[in-house]
Amino acid sequence: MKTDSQFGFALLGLIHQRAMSGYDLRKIFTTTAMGSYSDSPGAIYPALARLEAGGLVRGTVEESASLRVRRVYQITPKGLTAFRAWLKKPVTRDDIIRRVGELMLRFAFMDGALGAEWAIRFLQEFANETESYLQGLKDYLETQASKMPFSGRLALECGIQEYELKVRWARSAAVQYEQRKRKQA
Amino acid sequence: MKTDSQFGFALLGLIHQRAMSGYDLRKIFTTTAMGSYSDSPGAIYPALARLEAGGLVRGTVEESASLRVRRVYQITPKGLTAFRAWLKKPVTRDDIIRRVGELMLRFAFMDGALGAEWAIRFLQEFANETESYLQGLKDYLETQASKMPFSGRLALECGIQEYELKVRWARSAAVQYEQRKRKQA
DNA sequence: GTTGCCATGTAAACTGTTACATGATTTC
DNA sequence: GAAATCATGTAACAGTTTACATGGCAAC
Repeated sequence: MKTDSQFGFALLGLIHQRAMSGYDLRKIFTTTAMGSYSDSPGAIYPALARLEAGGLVRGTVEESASLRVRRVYQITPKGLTAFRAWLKKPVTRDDIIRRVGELMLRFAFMDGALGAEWAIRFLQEFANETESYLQGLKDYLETQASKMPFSGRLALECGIQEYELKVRWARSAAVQYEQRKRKQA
Repeated sequence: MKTDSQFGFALLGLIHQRAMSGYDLRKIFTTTAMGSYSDSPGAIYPALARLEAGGLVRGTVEESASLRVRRVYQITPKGLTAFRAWLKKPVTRDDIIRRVGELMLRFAFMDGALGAEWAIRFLQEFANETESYLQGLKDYLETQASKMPFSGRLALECGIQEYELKVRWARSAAVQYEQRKRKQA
């Protein structure tokens, strides 16, 4: 059974925060900072149907005075297990190269679903893996810069700076988590 | 006729730089900093077939001593027109939110295909549009931060810092282009 | 003579896009 | 009563992933 995909997990994570309808999810994608995900009904409703078919969420028609149907989805125990397993996946180099967005999504959901310990562990793994990939990029730039078109080189420099920023951010976020833990203790 | 897609244009842009076979393209995606694009034959060969069906590239079997087939693709006049049109598309907010990667790809190809003037114009448009979106993100953070989970807030802050970096990068890149123009004149 | 790389491709399954469709409720 | 918004969905299509398949060439 394959009821996942970045988008599916984005829905699952939001439903984990609180029970929601397809329309609620749409509104989140149109009005909040999660605008990079599709707010298209053609993406959301089939994805919800897949999640339900896989047993990760359960939809119930809300009772109300009006006749208008409103199907609200809740996460199931099975869904919770799948969600946590997704969050706990190790950070691979391939994730860093091709799915950074998914890594950030996982992190954004992390402390609500796993707690601070896991978030800190994730940040360290993320920083280390990113730093390792970054070294390769810098080597590549150094050896190839002279052979690259000017705009190509500038674009690569932008990419490198972004990865450097991500490393700094992750290290700083880990520190903030530690401080928060001490304050709460 | 719809023979485009980010991936298709990545192939087209590389073929524009020099004639290449499917395997050459694969090697670029496995060995260079363009590793975020798929090196899968199942992505590359059908995409090349689509480009050829749309008349944007022409594949010719290379004559050689060996019997091994090697199909090398060249960009056609029609392909060049389509490629330039893609590069010249205005930078929209939607591009900034959901397809920044494609914008960077366009820029990377830009001065080889359009020249410095267009690259500078692109950078300014990109910086302005990004700055405008960034303002919305900052407002969102300010008003919503208290209601957000801790890791969600940190993730958003990372996103904001990245967009800030992109703005700085674009402004600086535009300056570098101007300096280069003066040097060449 | 077998391992590994060069080089090409195909097929099935899945996901997402675009566009369409429907009808209820609220606001002017 | 017209327009906008709430709320759900479907259908056709396109693009990608994953996995499979084939065979030549080179080195050991």
